[in-house]
Amino acid sequence: MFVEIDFNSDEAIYIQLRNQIFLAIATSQIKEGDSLPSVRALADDIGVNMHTVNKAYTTLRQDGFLKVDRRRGAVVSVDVDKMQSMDKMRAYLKPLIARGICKGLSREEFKQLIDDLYDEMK
Amino acid sequence: MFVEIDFNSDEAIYIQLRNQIFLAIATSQIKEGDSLPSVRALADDIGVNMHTVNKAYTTLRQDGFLKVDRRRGAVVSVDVDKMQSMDKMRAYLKPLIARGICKGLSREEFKQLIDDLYDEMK
DNA sequence: CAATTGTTATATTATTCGTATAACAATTAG
DNA sequence: CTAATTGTTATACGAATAATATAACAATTG
Repeated sequence: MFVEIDFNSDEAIYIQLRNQIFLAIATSQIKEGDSLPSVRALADDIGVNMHTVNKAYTTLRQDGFLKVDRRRGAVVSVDVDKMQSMDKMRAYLKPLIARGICKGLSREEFKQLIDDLYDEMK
Repeated sequence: MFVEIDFNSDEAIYIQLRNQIFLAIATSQIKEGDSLPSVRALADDIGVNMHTVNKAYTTLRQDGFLKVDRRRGAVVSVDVDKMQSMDKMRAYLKPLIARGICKGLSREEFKQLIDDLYDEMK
């Protein structure tokens, strides 16, 4: 499996799981239309409770990354709404940019990070 | 004051407060060497408990944004460690970029957001 | 000296996180 | 048709975090 949980992290397990699913989709390890493991199977795999996985899947569904089909399970299906995505991303980025500016990070350094991370994923 | 707390937000008050202090420093509303209000005064101002403000100040001190002087209170003093800042920022950005890629955001659109936010703050 | 500073300690309530069972209707495999 | 598995929901519990409420301390300030 593509999942690696750090149980000593201060980040919630379902958040770690969600982020790794983001990463797996972004890097095409998982593709549109692919089914994710059942909540029970994945929970068993990574050694956590079923509900913790279910929570990750539920938030992913609410945020438009998965659709759940009774017969195919949790299927990767990304709703694309560019405007909404940009707005959300702007809200996420705002405190990060502010933090970076305080620490003297230039906009070019930020863009370099973007490039690095994009290259790392694509 | 520059602080506006949303008590209905799912974001912790001390996090909102910390983010707004980031923003105030980034936009030069507060400058290096300026003193922040006392924990009691600010708590009274925004209508929260003293310890909530103290928690924000403490995390800001630990992250190298404030220094506390007995006679001057909480003074804005940003420790600049470019390498460490870049590493932290990369870790923060990684799941965001992944999320964005899933939603079809191009790297140019990301950079545009960076530019917009930089322009907004500077 | 009196007031204010950051800091620390203790306690309480509310919320969140993760776990543990259990059950349900729908679907799938044999 | 049966048995097993699916996502989902409900309830309950312990642990951790968030926010509040007092209270006290040493150091500094007016």
